[in-house]
Amino acid sequence: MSNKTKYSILTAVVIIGTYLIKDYLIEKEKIEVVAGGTTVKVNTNEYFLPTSTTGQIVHHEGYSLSYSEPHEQAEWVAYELKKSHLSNANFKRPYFEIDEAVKTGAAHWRNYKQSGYDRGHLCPAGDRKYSQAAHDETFLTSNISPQKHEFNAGIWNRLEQKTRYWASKYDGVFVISGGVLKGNLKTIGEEKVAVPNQFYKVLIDNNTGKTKMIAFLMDYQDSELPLYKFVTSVDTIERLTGIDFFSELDDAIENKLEASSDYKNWSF
DNA sequence: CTGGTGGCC
DNA sequence: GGCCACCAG
Repeated sequence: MSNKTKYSILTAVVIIGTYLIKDYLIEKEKIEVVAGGTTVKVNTNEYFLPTSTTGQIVHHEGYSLSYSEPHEQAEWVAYELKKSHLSNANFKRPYFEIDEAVKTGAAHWRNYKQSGYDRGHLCPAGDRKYSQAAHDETFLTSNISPQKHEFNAGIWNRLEQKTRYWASKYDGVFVISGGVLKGNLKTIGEEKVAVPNQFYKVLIDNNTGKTKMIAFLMDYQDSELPLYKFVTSVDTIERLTGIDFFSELDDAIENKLEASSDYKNWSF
């Protein structure tokens, strides 16, 4: 066998071997998520879906949600905000549509009309500006919750902008947002859409090496206080909502991170 | 960025 | 009922 032939075989082995190992490593990162009777395979770096207390998880291209029929809104909306998603595009805002993927029937936007409350996005339109389709997909009524305008355009908006800042700084974050749907809540519209008294947002950064998370809990009204004043532990959000976050993580890591209200690893 | 509303067709 | 033009924080 000539040296040239040996070299060719060696090269082929290295290329094929690298390809196989790469496939194996990617496979190791994947997990099975069973939701709504459907089994989907996702990458853990892309998907940290919480549990559903309502039994109705809906997947869209740009985000997933758990719909609470009694409250006529999502108990959580979850999505990854990648650095590459950030965009300055300026799309025209479409009209809200009923989410036909919600089998129990999502609320009509008319419930919000003249109610005194904003149709507050849970997955913000500003986080899905990488395409017109992704942007427009956030205008489903399964993705909104009644919010006072001063809150929505105020501190909630500031938190969303800070989230985009972190997505850029930390090369992507995974985001879960929602209202706290507990107790006797005021309702609006014929379909009695519940008006949450508190809203939460939970973030995890699993991309910059050392996993870190942070949680925010806010009352329904605007505030001039700095955002870090609203930091709480993920455990607190879990106790309030009954939702289990980040169960994909190793239990020891999950327990430690979720008990912490420390925000020193997050740059404000 | 976050949104709403009056009024015309 | 859908849509445009305009307005607010």
